[in-house]
Amino acid sequence: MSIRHGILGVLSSGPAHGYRIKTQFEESTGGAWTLNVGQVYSTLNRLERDGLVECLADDDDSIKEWKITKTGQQTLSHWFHTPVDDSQQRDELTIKVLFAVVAQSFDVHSLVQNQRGAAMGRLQQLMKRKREINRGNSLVDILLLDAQVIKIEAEIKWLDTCEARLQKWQKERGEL
Amino acid sequence: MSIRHGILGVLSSGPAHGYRIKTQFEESTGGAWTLNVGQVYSTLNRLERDGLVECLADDDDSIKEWKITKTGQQTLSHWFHTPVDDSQQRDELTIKVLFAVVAQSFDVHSLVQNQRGAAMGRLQQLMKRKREINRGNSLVDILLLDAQVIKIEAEIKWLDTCEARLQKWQKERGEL
DNA sequence: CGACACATGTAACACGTTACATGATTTG
DNA sequence: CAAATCATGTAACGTGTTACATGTGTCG
Repeated sequence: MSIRHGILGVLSSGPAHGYRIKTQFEESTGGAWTLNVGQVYSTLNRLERDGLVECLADDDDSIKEWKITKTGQQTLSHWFHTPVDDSQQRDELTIKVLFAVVAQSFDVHSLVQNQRGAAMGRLQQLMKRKREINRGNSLVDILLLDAQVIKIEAEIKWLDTCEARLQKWQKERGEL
Repeated sequence: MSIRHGILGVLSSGPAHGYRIKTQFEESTGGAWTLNVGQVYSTLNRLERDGLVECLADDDDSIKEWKITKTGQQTLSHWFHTPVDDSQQRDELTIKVLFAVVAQSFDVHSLVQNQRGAAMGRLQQLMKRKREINRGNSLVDILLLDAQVIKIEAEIKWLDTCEARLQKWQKERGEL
């Protein structure tokens, strides 16, 4: 549900054609979200169908410029102003651990430690990249790196909490 | 890509029929992920098509029990052992802020503060629920609450980082 | 009896993803 | 010229989501 908004975001700075939208989109996400070009064209058609963008077609067969409509701008604005609903976000790590807890055929402890190890590895890579940051990096790059680091730190924190909870749980079970 | 694995997770504890899978699935996710029952049946058919589950049909028209296959167990095990790839996860908050930074038609500062306010509100609700936790709560409930709290705290931390970065950025631009 | 939980399924749709086909323009 | 980039699009697929249709069992 975000490619649509992303494209609207790109177009809010002015009309553009499909291929340009693709590159702008990827720049805006610091390369964290790459697009198959074809996806842009499909999505543009859906946006046109919904009246969120319109096509400034000089003639068929030529380069088509797309422009955001008033409705599109309202939609984009609404998206920007609406807080994300975390309760609707499915975080794969959480899901995975929860299911491992319930599906007793697996060792939750080793799963948690496995995920933790991978997270630590990624964290180190990110910290290295962070140390290498210089004036060549855009604001987007920096914010994205911050986001990735903070998210992984949170992952590790949660995994550690899980370990503690699991041990406490087992201990309590053992005492009964 | 996770409903499949979730269903496999449920079935790893033993065969079950569709409706039962649905309730088990929702219990496993602490109610954070509710399913339309129909979805279970569609997904089961896909899993059967891929050889990950098989149907123990006594007779047509009766209650159908589903069982995980050896391949299914391997797939599930592989899922459990594979660390989640954060770089592939699209976090809506991050995307939103990044696009707001690029699409200059919006006040990033107010967006950040808006999101921060909403996050603080949710955090307070969660902390309240956390204080009310008692022995009636399952391990899953507790782990899920932990996850939600830690994630929102990370969100707030990142939003604050954004504020700082944005101010620094503007200041540097102003000095040039 | 009527409402509600249990139980199974189909149809349609939206979105994201990949692969494929096609051509113009630029540049080494 | 050949390769890379620019540029547009279609077709097919996987997954998640909702709405709808249908029927059984149970309990107040």
